[in-house]
Parts: sequence; structure tokens; C-alpha cells
Amino acid sequence: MDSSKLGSSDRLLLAALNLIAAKGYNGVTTLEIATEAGLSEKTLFRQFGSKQKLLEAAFDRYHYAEEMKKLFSEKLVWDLEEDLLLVSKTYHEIMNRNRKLIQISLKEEGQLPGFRERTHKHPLQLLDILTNYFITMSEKGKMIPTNPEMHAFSFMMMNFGAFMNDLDSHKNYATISLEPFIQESVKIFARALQP
Amino acid sequence: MDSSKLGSSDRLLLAALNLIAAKGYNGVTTLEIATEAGLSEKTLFRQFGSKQKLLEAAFDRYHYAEEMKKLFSEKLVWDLEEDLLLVSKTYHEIMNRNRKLIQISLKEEGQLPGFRERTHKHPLQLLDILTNYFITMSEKGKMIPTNPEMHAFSFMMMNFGAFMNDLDSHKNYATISLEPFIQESVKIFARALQP
DNA sequence: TTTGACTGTCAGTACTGACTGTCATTTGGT
DNA sequence: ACCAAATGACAGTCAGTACTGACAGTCAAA
Repeated sequence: MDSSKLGSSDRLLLAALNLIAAKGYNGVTTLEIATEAGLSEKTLFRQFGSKQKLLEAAFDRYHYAEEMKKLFSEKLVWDLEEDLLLVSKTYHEIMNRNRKLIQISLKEEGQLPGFRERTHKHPLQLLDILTNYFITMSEKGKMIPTNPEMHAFSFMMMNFGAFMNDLDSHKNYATISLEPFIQESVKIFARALQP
Repeated sequence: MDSSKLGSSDRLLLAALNLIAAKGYNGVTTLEIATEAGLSEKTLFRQFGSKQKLLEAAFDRYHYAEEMKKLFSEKLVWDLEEDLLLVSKTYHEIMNRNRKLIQISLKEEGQLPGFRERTHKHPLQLLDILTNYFITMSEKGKMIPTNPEMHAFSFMMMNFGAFMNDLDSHKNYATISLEPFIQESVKIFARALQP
């Protein structure tokens, strides 16, 4: 979290992201944000005009948005366990990259409309990819053919749940860490879905 | 949400719960809450003294807290699929009953400490029960014996994810509803964990 | 040296929101 | 009808907070 050698506006954006994720939009003052960034409140307003625009700028700047469809069509090897592992890891990578943004969009949904959509666009895309993957796999006879959408949904929900549970720094179920969970949970689905 | 024939304090508690769940503690004014309850702001303060105490009272009043260990020891029939179905349904029942409370504890964690713990106490208890159930089941030879904790955790995370996804009124993945998900997801685990 | 971009300080404005006090009014029980 | 408790209407206090304006300092480029 050291932003000592960043430009002023980046320091402000980062400070805003961290503080708003922790205490909510209404729970943080512009003075607090500026102080955290090591700058004066005045500078904040000079750069961004308003508190709202500051948050929006932070979202725009730090929202990780990347197409991944092509990536997947190349990486999939049509082995159920291996591919599920790839999907799971990719999912957690995306979610972790956008961790703060997701925290904010959870707390502030209803007040800052549109934020939730943006943080969930890519996971949604992954669900789509996975469903189609399941359909193709069952056509190849490498998987049971029933309910591919629901199987994909269940898999994604499991990973979503694990991520959410982890969001506030591992408070609940502290004994279990992410890596072994990914490994084992993938095995469960690979075993259940094999023909 | 019609609270027309309730007492004043109950109307206030319900209004507070609904509004705070929707807009966050700092996003709602005492005037708003009182108006929503059809009462004057003055009455709110006469009854509860402060905004904080109002929220705490709402938590105490509406937090569904019930022991369930005995319940389970009676209801389990030692058939994997049937019992997983019971656990899953119980989980969603508890979570839905406390839906608003959970929404609040998510948004306000970090500001209102202790709330999160209370909403997660019972789900945590369920994880414990399920782990022990898996251990016993594998001793009976009705289940694969590896990693019972992780299997239980994966199952709970899947349900937690589905619930979280549903929290803001079915916005994402709108085509999928809860009941079929429960049925199918239970089948997945039953299939994966059978010996 | 001069200029311009950037930042800080400080005082101040406009508004919001939690909370109080006072007094009139309503309501429910006897 | 009468009383007491609950409620409302209204004005007001006080602290906080987003945001502005005026002015001054720093520093690098021209």
C-alpha cells in the first residue's frame, strides 16, 4: 500500500479505493482520503471535481477488464479435471485482482448503480464459457450430458462462495486456505461429472 | 412490508432493517426511517434513544437464533443424497430468514463490529455438523473417506455462493432459480462422494 | 529570470443529519 | 367523561462534511 512514488492522482485513487472498500462511500470523508494519500483536500477537488467523480475514476482506472474468450479456446485441453482447474484459477485471479472494487460494489449497490454490473461482467462470461465447454465435452462423450448449465452454475457458485468468504481477510473458517480448496473442489466436480 | 397493524417500535425496527439493508447505515437518515414507518422522527428517538441503538435493537429482535444440533441428529437418515438435501435446504432457510441482517452485516462490517459474527454463527455450525456427518458416513462405508472437511467446506461454499448471488434480488444469472439448483447441486456431490 | 503547472493553507459557505425541547393533540383504559 | 401515556408538529442546536475562493510557495522547463 505504499504509494510514495506515485503521482498525486494515483495516490488519491488508491487511497479512495482502500478507504471506501473498508468503510463504505458514506463512511469516508474527502479529508480522510486526501490525508491518507498524503495530499491536501484541496488537491482532491482540483483533480476530480467531486467525491463521486473520484470514485468513478478509481473504478475506471483500476477495473481489470480483459477479453478472455480467445485465451480459453487456446488453453483448454479437453481433460475435465485439468480444464476445471484452469477455470477455477482464472476465476479467482480475476476476482482477486478486482477485490477492492468488488467490496465497494457490494457495499454500495443501490446507491452507485452500474458498479455491480461491471465487476460481475467477467465472471459471468466465465460461466458462459464453462457451460459451452460442458456441452462440447458431453458431445465428445467425456462427460455426463445432463444439465450442463446447472453444473456450470454450481461450479461457479462454489468458487464465488469461497471468494466471498475470503473477502474480509479470511475471518470465517480460517483453517482452510484457497489453494487446497481449489484442488479438492475441482476433483469433486471432475469425479461427479465423469461419464 | 405492510406493518400497518404493528406497534410503533416494531414498525420502526422493520423500516430500519429494510432501509439500512438497501442503502447502508450511513445512507439512511433517521427521518427517512421514521417516515417509512409512518411515524414522526421524534418517536424514533423517544423509543430508541439513538440511531445506533435502533439498529442494535433491530438485530436483537429479528436475528433468528436457534439451536439445531438436536434437530439434525433426529432427522438424518444416513442416505447421502437425502441428507445433503436436508442440509442444503436448512442452510438456505436460515440464510433467507436472516436475509436483511446479512445484507447489513456485509455492508457495515468494519463499522459495526460483531454483527458479522452473529449472522454467521449458525451457518458455521452447519459446516461443523456436515463435517462430522461425512466422517461418520465414511466410517459406515457409505462415502469416500478422503478430506471430509474440505468436502463439507466445498458444499457449504457452493450454497453460500448461490445465496450471495441471490441476495440482491436475483440480478445475476437470472435464468436460474434456487430450487432446481439445490436439487442438482446435491446430486453432484452425492455422485462425487459415493464410494 | 520568468512562466506555468501543481500544491498547500486557511477561512468560509451551504447544507445535512442526529438529536433535543416544548407544547398541543390523540388514544386507550377505567 | 377523565386521566395518563403515547404521539405529532415544529423550531432549534450542534457537529460534521462536501466544496469554494483567495493567496502563496515550489520547482522544472523555456
